[in-house]
Amino acid sequence: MSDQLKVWVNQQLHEVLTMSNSTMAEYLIKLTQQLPTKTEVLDELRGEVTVDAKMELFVDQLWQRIRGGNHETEGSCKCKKSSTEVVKKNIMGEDSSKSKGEGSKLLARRTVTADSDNEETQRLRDLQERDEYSERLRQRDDERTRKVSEKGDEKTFEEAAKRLQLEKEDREKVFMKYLVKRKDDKQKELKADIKDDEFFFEEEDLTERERKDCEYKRSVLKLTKKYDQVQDDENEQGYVTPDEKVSVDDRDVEVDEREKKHGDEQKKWEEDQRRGTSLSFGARDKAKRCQETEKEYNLVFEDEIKFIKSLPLAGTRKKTEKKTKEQKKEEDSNQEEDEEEKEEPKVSEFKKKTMTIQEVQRSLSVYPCRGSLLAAIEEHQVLIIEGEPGSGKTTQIPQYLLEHGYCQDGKKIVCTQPRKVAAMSVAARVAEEMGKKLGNEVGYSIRFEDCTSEQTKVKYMTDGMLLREFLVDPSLAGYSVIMIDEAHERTLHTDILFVLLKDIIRFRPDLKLLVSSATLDSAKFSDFFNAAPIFRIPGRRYPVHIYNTRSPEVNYIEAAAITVLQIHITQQLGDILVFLTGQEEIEACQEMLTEHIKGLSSKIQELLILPFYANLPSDMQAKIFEPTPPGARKVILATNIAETSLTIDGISYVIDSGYVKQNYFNVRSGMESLVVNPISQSSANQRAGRAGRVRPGKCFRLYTQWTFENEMEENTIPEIQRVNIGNVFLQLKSLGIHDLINFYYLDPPPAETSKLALEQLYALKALNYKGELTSMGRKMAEIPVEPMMARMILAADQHKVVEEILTIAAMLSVNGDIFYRPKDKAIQADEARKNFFHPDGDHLTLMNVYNEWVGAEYSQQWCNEVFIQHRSMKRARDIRDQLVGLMERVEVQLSTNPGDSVVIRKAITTGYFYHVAHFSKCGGMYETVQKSQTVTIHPQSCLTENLPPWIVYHELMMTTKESMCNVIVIDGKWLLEVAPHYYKDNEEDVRN
DNA sequence: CATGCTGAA
Repeated sequence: MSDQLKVWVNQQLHEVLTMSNSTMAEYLIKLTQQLPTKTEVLDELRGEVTVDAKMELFVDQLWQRIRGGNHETEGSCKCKKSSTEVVKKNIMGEDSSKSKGEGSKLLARRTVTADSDNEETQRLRDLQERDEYSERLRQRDDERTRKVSEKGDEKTFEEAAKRLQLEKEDREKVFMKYLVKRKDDKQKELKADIKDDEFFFEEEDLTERERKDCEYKRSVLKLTKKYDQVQDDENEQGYVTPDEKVSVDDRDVEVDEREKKHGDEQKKWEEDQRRGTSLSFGARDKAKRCQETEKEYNLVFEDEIKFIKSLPLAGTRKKTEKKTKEQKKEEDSNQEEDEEEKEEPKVSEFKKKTMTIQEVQRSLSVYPCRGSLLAAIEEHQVLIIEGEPGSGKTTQIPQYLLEHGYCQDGKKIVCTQPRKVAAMSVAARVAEEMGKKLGNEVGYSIRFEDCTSEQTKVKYMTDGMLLREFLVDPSLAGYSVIMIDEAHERTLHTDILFVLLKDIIRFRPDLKLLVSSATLDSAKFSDFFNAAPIFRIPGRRYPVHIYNTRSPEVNYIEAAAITVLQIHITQQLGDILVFLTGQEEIEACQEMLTEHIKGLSSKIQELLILPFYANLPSDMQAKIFEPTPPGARKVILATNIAETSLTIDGISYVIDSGYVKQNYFNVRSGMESLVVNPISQSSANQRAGRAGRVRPGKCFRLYTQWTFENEMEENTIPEIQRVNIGNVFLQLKSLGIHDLINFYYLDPPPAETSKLALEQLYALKALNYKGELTSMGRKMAEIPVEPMMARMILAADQHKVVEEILTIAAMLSVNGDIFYRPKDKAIQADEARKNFFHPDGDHLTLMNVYNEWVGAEYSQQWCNEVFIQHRSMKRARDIRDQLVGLMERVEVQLSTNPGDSVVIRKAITTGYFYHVAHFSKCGGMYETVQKSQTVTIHPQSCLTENLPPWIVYHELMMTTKESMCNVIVIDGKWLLEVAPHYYKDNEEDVRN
């Protein structure tokens, strides 16, 4: 009975509280079952939520249902006490007076000394304010949706069509104007380039490659329209290409000039793909002619590295056998197997390129399972779908669902992706397959771009966006199917989504949940969703042969460089991908390789060395997607950006150093540290898999088989256990989930991290002493930044410096460097940076940079001159615009006071009073106030010479030293002014 | 003297 009851209670709760969750439902049922009288239930409830007449009525009904006429229950006396305990535990996870750590001592002290009456009234007022605010928010949202629907509510279809047409034309006009200007610029540039080439190389005998290059430039000139489109938007250029895209067909698509921006990008991308493939085929043919095939290792260098061949990474055939054993539904398995074996060998990659869309769809390995898959979805509410990349699950399954009628009565199918680019390109692909325009039936929604309309039925979005939607509509009523794709990546957002979805499927029996994952974790997901069935889709991957070193390598950078040369000399053509940990290592490796090649240049084929990491300027990044010239070989030295985020075609060899740099949040020191760690077995396999996309490949691991088996973790530690989860907790709280610590996570965050997160939220006044969300907290949850930064922005309103703080917040949110510092021009770059320095600290320096960039009309030219990354600045502008747009929502008026550095710094301190460090004269070092950690100012800061007594830092990073990044000078007294509740006990210290 | 892996809102 209890499940049914819970569903009912949840529905009622939804009515009464405009929110719902089953923890609350369970709690209520328990109360009603255990307390002796209804009045006591109500009293107990008042401690939790505001109880109005509606609520009272509901409790009355519940009482009737459960207790009926029966007024006595055993054990009711002791229940009262235990449920109070429960509430208390919900706040801190354990009895707060017993907790360790300074923060909680402070909390305990506060709870004891506080005047309880004042506390109570304050709390009630706060809660009331919060509810009022929520109500206002809701009304505004309603109004907005009404406006939208009114807009779409023209009397006749013709009128609506006309309006849409007009709007569209308007957009297009602006866009075309822009295109023309762009084209002219680029054409000029290209012309000059070609002229240069002709001038310099006229008389010389051009090599094949150079001639190709010239021809290419000329052809580009003709195709400018298509090309400048892409060159413009560096951020998106050439990035992720989801697996399914490999099978893009070669149909000639007419260029529709009026197509939207991303549509064009998509085409350009396909163009690139086609070119890349045909050329790399050329390369392969040539290699065959050279008879360089399949030689095993020859002794080439004195310090040659010996590899041992071990078992290959499973190709398709092997998978099939394994599958038969595991497959739960036998008939499915047999069926799949048969069809697969017939089909598999025939479909070559080349053939795929020339097929029509329909043929491609049929050739994908989900296609044969269509019927059984739909039946399984019909039968089960939750289904785990397991399949190799490239099986077509991301693109095909939503279409199947749509065709099968899951979108009736206006509900949508949604599919989440961990990355923006993936969401965009998959949506574009599906729109094309369905012959619909992107943004109509098929759309996508990502942070800075919502490309959907009222007719959208299939929606691709990033997981973070779906999480945001939970804040607006906690039951996700608009969706009929939710598909979580790439779940095995275990990003923070997917993990949280799981928690929330597990909750809502209990009272939304009509909602279907699909979780798609690579092979490894599916059993775990299945357990989490109460043994949900697993559906396996046979994959299609070429086998990758794995080679391990015979003995451990000490210097893996050098080992990598040597292996590259070994491959280059002994193996047939095919590009090499090398995994290293960071920019510095990549540069070192690059140097080493160029050094070696110099000595051999006449004897070997051409070797192109290309570095690749996120902070690399985008024009350099684009180079790795350019096709390899025939007869040459590309070596890409990459960080783990190449592990999941994007696919590079033509990779046949992978060299794996076995290490990554990972961010760990250390609770005890409150510090993030970036450390080089051995990778996990699953990520080693992921890396190896990169070699087998186009044809059978080889992976060279710079560690021994023994190391792999004994010293590596099986799986990478999920993000939720590695990072600061303050932000996540704030969001969950604002969804009405009270007990965060005992919540049922896929992998729970460490208890200490959770406690710290709650303490910080309390100190920021986002939670009251009962652990309830305050009005401040409600507003903070609305702003998509870390809690401390959100607090800073809200504080800016009091100080009337909102514009300035928003600029600073945006600049701080840009990860990656603002300042570009190439090794060869380090001195000039440092000089250029010094011009922006503000005596009061780095935050203000950043503000200067932004404002000057605005003054230079967002010019890229200007950025290049002063060694600033234009890409980062554009991102900062996007973030700032978004934040400005949100200010109305949190009821903050824009205000500005650019000259007043004191006020700006005070606002920052209000948010970051947790991050204060004091210069101790005896030690000659900085010490954090919170944990007494010895730290230094980061060398890039502008305050390295002054050493003021009190500073606020933005973040603490452990690299080679514990250093504070982005610091400002403050006056110790401000701390009392700004965060008296936190600093009143250290008053004397702060004053001197 | 000292200098950062990747995503997402």
